[in-house]
Amino acid sequence: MNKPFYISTSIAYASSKPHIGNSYEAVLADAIARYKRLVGYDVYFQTGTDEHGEKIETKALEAGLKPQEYVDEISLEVRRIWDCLNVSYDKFVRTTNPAHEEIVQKIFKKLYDQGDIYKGKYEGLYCTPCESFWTESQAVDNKCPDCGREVHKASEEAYFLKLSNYTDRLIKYIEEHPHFIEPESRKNEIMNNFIKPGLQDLCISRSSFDWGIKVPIDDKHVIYVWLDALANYITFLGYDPEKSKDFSKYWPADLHLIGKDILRFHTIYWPCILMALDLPLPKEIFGHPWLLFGNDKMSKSKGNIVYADDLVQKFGVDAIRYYMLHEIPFASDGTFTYELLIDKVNADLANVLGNLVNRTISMAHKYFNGIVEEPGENTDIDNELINFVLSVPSKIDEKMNEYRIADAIDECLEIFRKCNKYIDDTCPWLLAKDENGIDRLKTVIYNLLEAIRHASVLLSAFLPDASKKIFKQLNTTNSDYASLSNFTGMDYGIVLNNPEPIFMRIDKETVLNELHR
RNA sequence: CGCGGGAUGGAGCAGCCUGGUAGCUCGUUGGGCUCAUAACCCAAAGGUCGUUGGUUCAAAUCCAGCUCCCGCAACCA
Repeated sequence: MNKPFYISTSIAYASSKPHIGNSYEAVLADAIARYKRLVGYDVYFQTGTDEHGEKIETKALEAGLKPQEYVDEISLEVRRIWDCLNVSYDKFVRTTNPAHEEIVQKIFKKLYDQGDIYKGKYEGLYCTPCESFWTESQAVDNKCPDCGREVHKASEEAYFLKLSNYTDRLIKYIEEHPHFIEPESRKNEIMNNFIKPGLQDLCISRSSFDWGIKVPIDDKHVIYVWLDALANYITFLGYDPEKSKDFSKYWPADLHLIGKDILRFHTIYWPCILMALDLPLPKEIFGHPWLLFGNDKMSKSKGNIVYADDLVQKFGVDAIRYYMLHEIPFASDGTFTYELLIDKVNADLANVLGNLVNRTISMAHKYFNGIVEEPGENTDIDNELINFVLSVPSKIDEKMNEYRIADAIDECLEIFRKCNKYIDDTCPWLLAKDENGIDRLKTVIYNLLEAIRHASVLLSAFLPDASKKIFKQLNTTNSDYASLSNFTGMDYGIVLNNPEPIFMRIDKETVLNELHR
């Protein structure tokens, strides 16, 4: 049996169409999932939508729909966008799934019965017209941040999760597992700001709206988002507090990939819930950075929202994936601009990668009618290339184990760069003119084809479409990871398919003008 | 004195933990090549590594102060 690997994204809040930031997370997770499958793990990749809450209730009302109808639509839309980005999730979950709702209630009940949940009072600054509670820092000068009117102190009955029961264990766990929270800067933030000063109990129910899972012991309340949403990671694996704890081969998760904004919920509340359920904690929680548009955060009011499906339509799925996976720094926010996108696609994908494949296949056709010829003896310059190519998988593995995806892709691109240089060094066109050069030419072309095959196998984790196109042109199905340990993966005698551009250069001016219209 | 992160040639980043000739990609300029998608290969120009001070034989790298930018600041997905 292959080793299991469970990766999840956070579930997207189904209040509106997901913007590029949510899509970024899905693609990031997808690259990791595909890579782990490639190297032989039994991967389970879960994503989905979070479908309860007041905001959705309101939005649905505005749209003249029932909440369920509304989230059905949005969830489908999220799924459609994930699909068009080639996100290879194994399960797409929805928190309105009745089985999930039932288990969440059971979890609530269990925690209540064992004393981890208690009924208390939620106190805050209340804005009566808006029916919203605010904290003191939010309500500047005692004014509601939404409507600007006076707020007043108020309290309402609510259920609380007793975090104080688990604080010490949580601190200990984080200290003993240095990679539990990544990147490190975020870990410091969480520890210093929240955990060490002491945790306040978490309010986990609301009575001001209805669209949610009912509190099992008190139907005036619905379960507030976090217990509901976080539980998705286990409910959909078949966890049931009333049955045996050995609910799945995939738990504990290897990686929860989430946005840095919700790190707190995943590194404090979620572990506490799990400890209360007596379940093991996930191995790692990675708070990825943001994708910014230009220098601003994307927002509807600024009118600078970019949707992933539009980009895919305009530039192609792998162009977008490449940008997301390669251009965003490991631990700090990255920026998105059309100009940078076009520059990167042209420079890396069209010029370096696409053109290399194209010129190589063209030469094979021109010199050998597309037939893969058996190579002769390798010289130093060949061995240099071959040894380099053979060294790449382990380098990529190192990077991927730290989830440094951008670096891993770059290692992959380096193969194409080296090949371009190799062509210049060996000058196949000169060999072709010399009768004595034909054997040498066979070797050179073979080495290039095989190097491209290696790169394409590795690329399949990041740019699956491009990888597929390359394999089609190479006319081989030999795409196993194991085939990367030698340099004989291209069979002799097979006929290559015709060269077709994999990435066309984008005319920057034309496209930018179109966009600005 | 709330907490954390950042400031490196025109652009985007790496290097800092474990001090010792400042690196990568793009862009610019010059050259080469012609198999290829005006692409590919080579070379060059361009940096007081935010600022001030300290430690050291030696600091982008360690320490302290300052300036500017960003994120978080508690139940807000």
